[in-house]
Amino acid sequence: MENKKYCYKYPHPAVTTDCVIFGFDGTNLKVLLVLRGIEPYKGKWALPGGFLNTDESAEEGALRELKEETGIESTYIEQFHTYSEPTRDPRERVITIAYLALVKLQEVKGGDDADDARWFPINNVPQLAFDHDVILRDALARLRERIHFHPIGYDLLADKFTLKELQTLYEAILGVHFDRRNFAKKMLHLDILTELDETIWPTPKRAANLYQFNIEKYQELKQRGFRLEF
Amino acid sequence: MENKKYCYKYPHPAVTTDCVIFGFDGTNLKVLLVLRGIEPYKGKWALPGGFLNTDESAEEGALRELKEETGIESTYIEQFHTYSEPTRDPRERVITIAYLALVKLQEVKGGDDADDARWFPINNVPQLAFDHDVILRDALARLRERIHFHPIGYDLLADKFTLKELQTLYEAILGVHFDRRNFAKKMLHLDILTELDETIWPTPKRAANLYQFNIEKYQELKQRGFRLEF
DNA sequence: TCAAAAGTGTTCTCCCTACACCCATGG
DNA sequence: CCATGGGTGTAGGGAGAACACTTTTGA
Repeated sequence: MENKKYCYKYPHPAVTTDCVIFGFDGTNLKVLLVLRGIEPYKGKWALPGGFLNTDESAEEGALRELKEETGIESTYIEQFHTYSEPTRDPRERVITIAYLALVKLQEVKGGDDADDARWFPINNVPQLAFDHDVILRDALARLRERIHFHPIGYDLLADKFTLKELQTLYEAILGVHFDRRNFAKKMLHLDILTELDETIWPTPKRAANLYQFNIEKYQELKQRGFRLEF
Repeated sequence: MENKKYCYKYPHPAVTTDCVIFGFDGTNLKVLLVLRGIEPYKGKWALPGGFLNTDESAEEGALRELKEETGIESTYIEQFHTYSEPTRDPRERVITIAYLALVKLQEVKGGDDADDARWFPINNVPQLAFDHDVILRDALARLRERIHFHPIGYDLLADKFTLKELQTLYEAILGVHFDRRNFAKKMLHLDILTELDETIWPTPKRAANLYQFNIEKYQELKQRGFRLEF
């Protein structure tokens, strides 16, 4: 008791932020998990997260977590739900404000090698600590919703990419398959892509055109939103 | 200090739920506000809300608030955002988990007459306490999003209603005007309405057909989601 | 010259949009 | 009988879905 120095008239829950950090390796959508070194759930994988500092908003806390885990300072993050079941943490009452983040895997420091932090393909995730299975499921659902209204890819793909890579990203997120021709038509009609005069070398067969996002148009569309059917 | 008996090793914020409760009077979309009787912001209108009890989830807290303010026990509620700016409450750090609720005005106890709780048309709301202006704006934005993917109306309209009432509801929420014929066509194609053999009497001119929601189909569509263009 | 991947166009259908006339009812 | 509001159908356009052949390039 001697070191419990923050006192209130009424009970206050602890508040954390958890981050569902998505990355894309060209084939699979992946999520970053950390291995818990302490009880409870020691030895289980969990979403990166931590307690909110007194002087920071939840979004600042989420960005701080993101930076600690990946080294990335600025990318897309979005709050999607707050989890408040009284018993979700066995120690004390902990409410968590959950964020999803999209990062370029190439820019992540450390990469895949840390023992206590690892990228898992989205459809091959171990059982997680706490209610993090539910949180991950909800994050994926939110990402799948977003993709119908806002362009996606700028925060997940390398600067230059092929249409095939973009299509593979969409397919990985939605878990479906698209007709190559229709996908290209739709994307090019959105008018957010700039075709480059470059191709990737070497390539096994015929080289594919590289594209970049036209960042002004991309941002405008992200602001305004649109409707994309799949 | 003597009565501050809940102590923690680290600082914990207070956590509240706030409810944006929407109702529809046949013409305008309205929101329920309460007049603050104590400082801070004494005399200002605010969203109904309150501290989360130790043994309840945020959703249970929101439902409890809803019942206290309207007497309604069961209706549609949805968490939409959590507000965590460290200085949003001048007393101490308060994080609020915000919900939106849809209610039938006819079922609300008390009605419009309480001095300290009043329904305001959505486009004529006074300046609110705390950051509640922002919360209300976000709630409305969420409601406008929802309407494109899920049927709406069951929780806002009386049991039996005319197509015109349903259309007026959509127009009030989205703030636009629709062609009468196209709106009817779209709604009837959704196959969630049951046409009744009744009309409302008396009526100024020709009586309009009454409809009910086909609750199974409505729920199914609410689960599955759909795409509605406007 | 063959195999693998990239590039590209047409048809069909569905849904949204715009739009106008007839009908029922009460005054 | 007239004014008000309710009910309904059609024609045109745009976007998505289905679908196949040609081109490039390395092996």
